[in-house]
Amino acid sequence: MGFASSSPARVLAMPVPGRPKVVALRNPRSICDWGGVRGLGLRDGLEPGAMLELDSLFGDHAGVRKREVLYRTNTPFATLYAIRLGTFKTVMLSEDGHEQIIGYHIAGDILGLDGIGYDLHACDAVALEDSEVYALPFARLDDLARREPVLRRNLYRVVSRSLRNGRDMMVLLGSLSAEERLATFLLDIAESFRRSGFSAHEFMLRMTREEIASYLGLKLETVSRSFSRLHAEGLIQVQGRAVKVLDSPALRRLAKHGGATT
Amino acid sequence: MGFASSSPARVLAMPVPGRPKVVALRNPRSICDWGGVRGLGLRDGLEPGAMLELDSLFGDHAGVRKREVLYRTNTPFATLYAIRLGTFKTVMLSEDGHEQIIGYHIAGDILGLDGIGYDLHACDAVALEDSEVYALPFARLDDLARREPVLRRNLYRVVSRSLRNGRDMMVLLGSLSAEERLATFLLDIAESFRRSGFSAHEFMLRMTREEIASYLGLKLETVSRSFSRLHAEGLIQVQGRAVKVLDSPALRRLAKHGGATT
DNA sequence: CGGCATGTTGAGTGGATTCAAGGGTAGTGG
DNA sequence: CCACTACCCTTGAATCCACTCAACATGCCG
Repeated sequence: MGFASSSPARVLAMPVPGRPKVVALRNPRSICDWGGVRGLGLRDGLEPGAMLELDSLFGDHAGVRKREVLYRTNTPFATLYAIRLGTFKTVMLSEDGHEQIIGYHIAGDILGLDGIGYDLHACDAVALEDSEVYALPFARLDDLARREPVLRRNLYRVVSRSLRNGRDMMVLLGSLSAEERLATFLLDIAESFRRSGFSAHEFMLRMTREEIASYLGLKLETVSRSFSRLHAEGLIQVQGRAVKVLDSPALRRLAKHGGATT
Repeated sequence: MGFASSSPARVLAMPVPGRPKVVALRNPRSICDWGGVRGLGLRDGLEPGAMLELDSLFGDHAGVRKREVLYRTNTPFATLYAIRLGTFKTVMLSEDGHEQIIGYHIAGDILGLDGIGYDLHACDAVALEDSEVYALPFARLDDLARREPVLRRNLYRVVSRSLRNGRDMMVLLGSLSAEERLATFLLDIAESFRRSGFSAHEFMLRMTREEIASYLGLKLETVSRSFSRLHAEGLIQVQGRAVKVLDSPALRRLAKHGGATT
């Protein structure tokens, strides 16, 4: 699956939105330079010794090319994956072939949690762009967590956050209009870019309209129309996957579902 | 004030609209008579010694009357709750006061998981009928799990199942029609009754139409209409909250579209 | 350049919602 | 016991939002 392995300083083509360019990988000896923050939560507050030990579990990292599958439903679960770079979607397929995207994941996120406690993965994880992940052997992580209360707590947090995420999505899917869903989605994306040190006001989407639609429980035409409407209303500026946020307070009001509408 | 308590331990029930009534609790000396199975999963495969120790954590149980709140959003998290008897709903409130039911829980389920790793609960848990729960001090459970790999794995399973549940709901909310959602819901209920040793073909719902609607991301009138249509189609028989399943294969076919339900 | 995936927009349909009315049921108090 | 009341449930009619079908535009890559 992976096209690169732990060998240091491998170079790979990262088609960054807009300009096709080649980016050299930084030397992976340290993971302290993570852009993402969320999965990094595992390291928060650890004693130097424990942190070193945890970092050793992150030792290997592998590249996953756009559209490649990191893991598949009903394949054996043994490791979690921490996204070092890039973005992933997680997908569930129903028996009639219809697929629904149930998660959108960025650098710093931990993938594979639903496999914990069972031996099989419960969804597919697919790279939306050329990405890199660390494999985290769960047995070893579990063992370390057993000895390190702080790590254990951090692990609980990761899980808890994932649970809360699902709930937020349930509320979104259960009670928001198309426009409200899109506004919420855009704010989420913006926030994740901000956390990664990029602009929260101007960014490139990594998903197609259809993928966004699937994630938000809509059809692709509806997503397209919602983009257009938000544009017409002056809240954002859109051209294809390039998005500029013009009025984030108004977006926030829309997403909150409380402010203006109703 | 709760309506009963097995020991000087603190009672968790809170004052809420309702009539003051007292219900006698059975002797709590053994928890082996649990009807539910899901939360019981914690005990699966444990060595006798560990099982005894785990059971000692379950020592106290308390009654929670219909409509009473077990815990509330943003109140301190310290314990999980295992439902011994009865049913609960978990509810999220958005800022505009709109509330959405995000979970429906029966005997054997574990409540409060989303508080793990944080200090506050992330939703409300409310009894749908007079119920009884065990309080599981999380710190002690965590400590025991640290020493008992089997318990730890069981705990992971409970969490994992909760994660999967949320995903199934996302698929339901994101891609099923009203009738399909209701069919899925009814099959879930039937299955949980079956597991508890009751009839899976004839049962009483514990939720109002409005609560079902909230859970399924619909309006109460739509739920009512869907009930009527399923009735007219000969798949079920409904009168108020009394439901009789007449053609479960057809129900299953309807629900299959989403692939929900374990 | 042509081919294919992706994105936008229009017109018409349909399923779920809103608004509204009326019947049923359970719990309360006379 | 019955009437009363509050809540719950059902059903009808009209509306609206998202969906379907369809045509066309754009962009990317071989």
